[in-house]
Amino acid sequence: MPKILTPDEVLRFRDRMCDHALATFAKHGVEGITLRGLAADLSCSRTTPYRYFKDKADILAALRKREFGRLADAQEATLKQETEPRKQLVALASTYLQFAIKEPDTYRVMYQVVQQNPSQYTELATEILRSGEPIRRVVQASVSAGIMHGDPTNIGYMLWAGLHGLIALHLADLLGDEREIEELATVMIRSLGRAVSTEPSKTAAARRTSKKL
Amino acid sequence: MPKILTPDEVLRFRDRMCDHALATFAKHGVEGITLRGLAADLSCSRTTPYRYFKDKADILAALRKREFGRLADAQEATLKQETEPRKQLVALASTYLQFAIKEPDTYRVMYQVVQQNPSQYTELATEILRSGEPIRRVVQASVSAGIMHGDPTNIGYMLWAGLHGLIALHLADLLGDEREIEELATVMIRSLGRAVSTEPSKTAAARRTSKKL
DNA sequence: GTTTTTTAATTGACAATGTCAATTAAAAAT
DNA sequence: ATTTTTAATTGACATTGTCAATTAAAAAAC
Repeated sequence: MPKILTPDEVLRFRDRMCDHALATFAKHGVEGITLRGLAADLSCSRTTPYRYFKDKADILAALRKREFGRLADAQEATLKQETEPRKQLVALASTYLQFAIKEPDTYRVMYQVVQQNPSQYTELATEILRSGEPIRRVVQASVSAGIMHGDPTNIGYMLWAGLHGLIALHLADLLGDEREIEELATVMIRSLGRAVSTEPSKTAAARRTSKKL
Repeated sequence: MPKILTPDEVLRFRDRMCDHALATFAKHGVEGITLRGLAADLSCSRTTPYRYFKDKADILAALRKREFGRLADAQEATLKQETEPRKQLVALASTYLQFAIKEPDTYRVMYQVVQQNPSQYTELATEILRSGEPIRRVVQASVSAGIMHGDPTNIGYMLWAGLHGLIALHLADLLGDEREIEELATVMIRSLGRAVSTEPSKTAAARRTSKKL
């Protein structure tokens, strides 16, 4: 029953597709995601998706873009709820961690499916960047305020890497239950924050002791 | 030209298969790996691999097992070259990082292809565990010697997570060149090591200040 | 209101893939 | 020399991603 497609209908179709793609991924992994299966879920023909997506990879990219966008929204909202840089950082780390813990399959699909994405999917790249912006911004503010010292970008990466690494181990079932990863994250973020913070001042002295890694 | 297969010939076939699987992965990603293509690389029929592997996933598992084994060997060798716990930890972190930097595709195939069941491939699971053992052991020794305090397993996980997280960002082209990641790793490991070390002693006091993450 | 045009959706077709059953052929055992 | 074991190949089939051709329905033109 063809008629002209409103932009809203296109978005709704793409959104439903992402829903089913994520559900299938959660149940059967990335191998279980099949174009024809998704089409069946939407009760349309096998090639109808081609009117809404370039190809199969484009569906995965759209899904990942959407979820990175949700994470970015959550981080931006968290950032606004606090004003003090230290509390902001703690809150951002907590939000990031909770996102991954509560929606493990979502986090998995966001990162695990990093098969061949260079910068071809520009919208996805934008959302990824946006999801990391809040942490980068609070670090930048901390550096400007003299609370931290060093390259804000690098410090942001270190914090991000710490969180992502912990989550990766957790999702690989190499860690314990929720409380354990939260505890680990607490220690880790606190430690990394202290490492680049100018406050304790003991840090700089300790750094000079061991020169090479 | 069938004859009886010696265990050595079986191993050689499996090894060649892993070689080509890794090379293909490096060139065309995990999607580019095809049973028939690998068979063609080995100049054998399409179904010959089934005599040496259970199925396609089994080939990937064998490859990952082999590479985790190589990493484990490197870590064990590194551990033996030092005696002082601090130097051991630094050396282990460096070896781990260099492995990932020098063979990015190898590291990718080891972790990115985590679609498989954890406990289904017992040999792979064993090698993964073994690759983490040296760090765990040196942390354990440090705790026993009073240099560090806390749960050795958790501390080991934290260090592992930090390294893995940084490498993940690096492999996703979200970091700069080699020198940059090494610098980041230096700061990170040093910081995490200090966090759990009893030496500065200032740490315990600072920990008590902020209770919740 | 009828015809034409545009556009959404379906069907048909094809090559590529993973895997199994049946078959061939070569070495080992008898 | 014959039988048995075992390695390797071929044939076959269902699934998959994707494109070309086709159908059908809504919008536009007349």
